[in-house]
Amino acid sequence: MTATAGSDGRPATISDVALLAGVSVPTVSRVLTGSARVTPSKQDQVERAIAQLGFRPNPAARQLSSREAGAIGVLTADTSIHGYAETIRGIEEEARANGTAILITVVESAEEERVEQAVEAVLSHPLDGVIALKFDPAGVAALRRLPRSLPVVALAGARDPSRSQVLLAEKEAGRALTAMLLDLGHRTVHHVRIPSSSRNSGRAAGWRRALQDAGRAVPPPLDTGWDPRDAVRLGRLMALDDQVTAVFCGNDEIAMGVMRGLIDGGRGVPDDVSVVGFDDHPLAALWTPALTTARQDFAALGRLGVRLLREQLAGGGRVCRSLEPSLVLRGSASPPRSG
Amino acid sequence: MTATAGSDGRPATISDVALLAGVSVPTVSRVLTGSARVTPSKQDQVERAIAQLGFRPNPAARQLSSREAGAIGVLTADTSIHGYAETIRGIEEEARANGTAILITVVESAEEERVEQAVEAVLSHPLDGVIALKFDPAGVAALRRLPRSLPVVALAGARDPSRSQVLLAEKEAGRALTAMLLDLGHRTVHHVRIPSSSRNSGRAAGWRRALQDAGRAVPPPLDTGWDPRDAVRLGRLMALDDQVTAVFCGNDEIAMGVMRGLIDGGRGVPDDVSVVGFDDHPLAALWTPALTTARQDFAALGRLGVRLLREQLAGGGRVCRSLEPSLVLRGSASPPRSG
DNA sequence: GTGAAAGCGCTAACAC
DNA sequence: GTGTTAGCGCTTTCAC
Repeated sequence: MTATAGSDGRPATISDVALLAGVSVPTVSRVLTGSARVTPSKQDQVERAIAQLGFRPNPAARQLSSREAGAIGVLTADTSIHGYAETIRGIEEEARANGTAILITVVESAEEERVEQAVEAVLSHPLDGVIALKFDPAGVAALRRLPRSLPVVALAGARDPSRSQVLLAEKEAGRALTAMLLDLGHRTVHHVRIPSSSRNSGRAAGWRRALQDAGRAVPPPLDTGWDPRDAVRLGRLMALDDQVTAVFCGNDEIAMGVMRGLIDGGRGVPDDVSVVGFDDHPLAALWTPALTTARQDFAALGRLGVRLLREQLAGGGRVCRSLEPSLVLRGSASPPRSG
Repeated sequence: MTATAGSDGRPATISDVALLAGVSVPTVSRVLTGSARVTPSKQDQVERAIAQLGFRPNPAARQLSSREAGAIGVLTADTSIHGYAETIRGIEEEARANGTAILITVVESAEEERVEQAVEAVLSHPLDGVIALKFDPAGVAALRRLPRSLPVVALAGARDPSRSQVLLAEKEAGRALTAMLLDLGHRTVHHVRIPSSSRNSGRAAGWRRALQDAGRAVPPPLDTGWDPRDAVRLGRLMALDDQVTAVFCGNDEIAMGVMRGLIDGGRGVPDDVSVVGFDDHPLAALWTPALTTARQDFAALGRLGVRLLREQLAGGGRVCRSLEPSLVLRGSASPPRSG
């Protein structure tokens, strides 16, 4: 069971196998790919030779002649955020089930240079297609730079009819969450906004809509990045303002930060202030109080994205699908202290 | 600015560029790789032709002749667990800074078939080397299957002198955390054990050691998977046993689940039971009560892993480095209710 | 500096 | 079924 061919340390090639098995190179290729029938006895000889030499086909050579990479690229922002991480998990899972590998490249920001670098990195590898997470401006910018000739599917973000895409129907869930808070008796609902693909889409748009529908003033949203610690600061600030009785946060991690800040600032949740999040983070149910939120199935988003890409690769056209979040009512929202 | 060569939709090749620029193919290659000087005027013509044709070198062809993939494989268990996710973030960051892409494959379990499938997936792509996360049995099994000829670095887990590796010095931190609880006055400390690379290493070993050093009985550890919801069940169970006054959990997410279960079961944290975690999850500081834990710099682990792999690729030998966790004392641990 | 020639290790096309 | 002949699109000699 040598792992090398002959005396040198050079990895065995298909012709080493052919030589040892006493067949031609294409015959070896045939047993490798199963592209054509081979006499059982030769098949056996070849398999034996492969095992004996510890032969593995050279992936680059394979790709060069077959023109299939067996890999897809993934463009994403920071992978440590729950929604991104879960989406990638879904992509990987579905891709792997399909024998496809995923090549991940992070787009650090929407800055020209960063975007260019990330796209360049992706394109400099053999890929069958690309999935881009369009949750935020970085994703949008990256998508724009991708050549039209490359099969691409966009995940989430605003609708772009020029590409296959899986949409997250966040607006309605954002509206419902806000309306629920209003129904509970809150005069208005404040919003802590996370970076998103467009200023006025998705969850934030739903929030605005609910307030408008109810004829309430729309307080200016508070912007935050992804770090929950920033949200703690925002929470402390909001604790100072007793007009704030209900807060709709861009995601659960931010909601947890806001709750921490509110409590640090001396306000009870949900007694003084109701807080709701978005996404249903795995820890949201364990939080004290348990977080009311809208569950998003990010893994399904990722899986579906891979399927759409596969369809596109198989010659299908651009498709658009949509995923609905579902409301999860827990303990962090309640009626305001006094009417 | 056409993106294709000639009338057909076929992507432009290096010879299209050579033709248009009026130079030979190798000359184009020279300006592409910078491997040799080219007369400024020709350089210019070539660059113009490249732009005009929207030419991009074919990655597979490039790899086949240059024998460099510009990519590294990453073998990991479930990517949604904090430690794994952060490590991968570090790997990606360092790799990208280096112009290297990462190809991620998840090893679902230590089952023969799953491991084989994951390793196969990695090896069927052009890669310069592999980084394997050896936090758990799946990682260990995958590592064992990787051919000796491939440059590999192992991250965390038990020391394996046959490969480059970055160690996490968890034992001492586990010991210190447990000893701290004992010093607070607890008779013993219970342990909720997460899947790990070996039954008796790292954090769990430190816990055992601290108890032994103090001459205390070592209660049987409670085993759990990665899902915090399982930990909630364990917490409820422990709430029934008033011998349990201090719990050292395998990681922070598990600690949060255990706390939830304890509280659900009517016990206060830390008043009735002290709980400590491990890793310093970003939400650990925001939890109520804030979680005492040991901070691990997983991103640094990942970055260092890439550096070791790079050294190995450059002809260096096997290296072993080590990273020390640091204790983070917060509010979830306190003296037991009564002496 | 530059071009011609020769691979890299495979798969595809085409006879037989 | 199987071997022979051609590429895939680059990089790398090696003369000039």
